[in-house]
Amino acid sequence: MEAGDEETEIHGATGDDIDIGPLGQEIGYVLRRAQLMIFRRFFADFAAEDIKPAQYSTLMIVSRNPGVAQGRVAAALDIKKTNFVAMVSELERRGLMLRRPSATDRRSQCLHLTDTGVALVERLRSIAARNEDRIAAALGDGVYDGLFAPLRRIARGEF
Amino acid sequence: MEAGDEETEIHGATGDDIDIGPLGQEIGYVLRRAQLMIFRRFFADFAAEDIKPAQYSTLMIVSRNPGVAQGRVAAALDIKKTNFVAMVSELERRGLMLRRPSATDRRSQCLHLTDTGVALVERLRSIAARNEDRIAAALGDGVYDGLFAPLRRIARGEF
DNA sequence: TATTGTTATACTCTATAACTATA
DNA sequence: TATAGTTATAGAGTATAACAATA
Repeated sequence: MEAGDEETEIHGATGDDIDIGPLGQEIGYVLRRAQLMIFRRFFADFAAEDIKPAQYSTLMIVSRNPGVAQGRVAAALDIKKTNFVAMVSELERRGLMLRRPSATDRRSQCLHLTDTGVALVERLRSIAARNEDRIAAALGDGVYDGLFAPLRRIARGEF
Repeated sequence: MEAGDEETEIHGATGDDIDIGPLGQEIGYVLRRAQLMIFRRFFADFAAEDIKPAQYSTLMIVSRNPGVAQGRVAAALDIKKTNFVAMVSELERRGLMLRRPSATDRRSQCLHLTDTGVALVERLRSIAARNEDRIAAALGDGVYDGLFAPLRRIARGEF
């Protein structure tokens, strides 16, 4: 039984489809695969605007919280402040956002959208809304709506 | 209106919590945050065995498909074959898995678990099962079960 | 002393091109 | 000519340490 030359025993599993076994019943695996697909679509949908998911989230948050401190946005998105610096600088370089020193705490940088940034956010929001509608239609409204509560609980670590 | 010295207009959004706006209603954002939290827990739970998610998935698939070709596992996990080489080599170096040239196609490397690998997979499976039970209990069985079908559809890009 | 933003740096993950040995 | 595995390499994403200015 040591090694043997029996081909059938040696290579096995030659079918076209692989059995992923218990993986398919594990929420982590399924969640990961779903998230990768969503991101893949995201890149395609936002390619025309040259915007990546993290940039999109940043723009959205600054849009809803004009003048918010840089570090608070980073914290809300769970991005390390040290990694967030380059991303704000890039958005600033592209003329979408700008830093302004806080009047009350001169260590803080307050973030604001430029007019160009505001216009871009409008376009992004409309693309995103169309995507949500498409997904909701594909899954059925009830199923789609039902995903949010459990996913938020998981995101909060309530398990 | 150019710049202005009005503090209230300049810094804005000073509350403790940030308004993430429509982001919280977007499946991509919520899915991403949930997936990050699951991975965070995964690292903690599997730290004792020094196993990362991709390694876990690889071991599980080889466990269920002994002798499967290396490239087919990479494809099943959506990992580029070029990046998969190092990960198989590492598992082989750790004595968990081994490559054997296929008897029918000498280009192919067939993957097998070692006895150590089989024993590890047993321990990992038991940890994973406990995690699933914990999440199911936290969300409620009905809610937990209901997540899989829509997430699989999203993962397949059916939207 | 502690905090905000910053730089420098390293490590992982992911992506592309080019090679080899087989088929 | 195409495929399986490999190497080398470059680019993102993410992590820590240390610093300046300010609180």
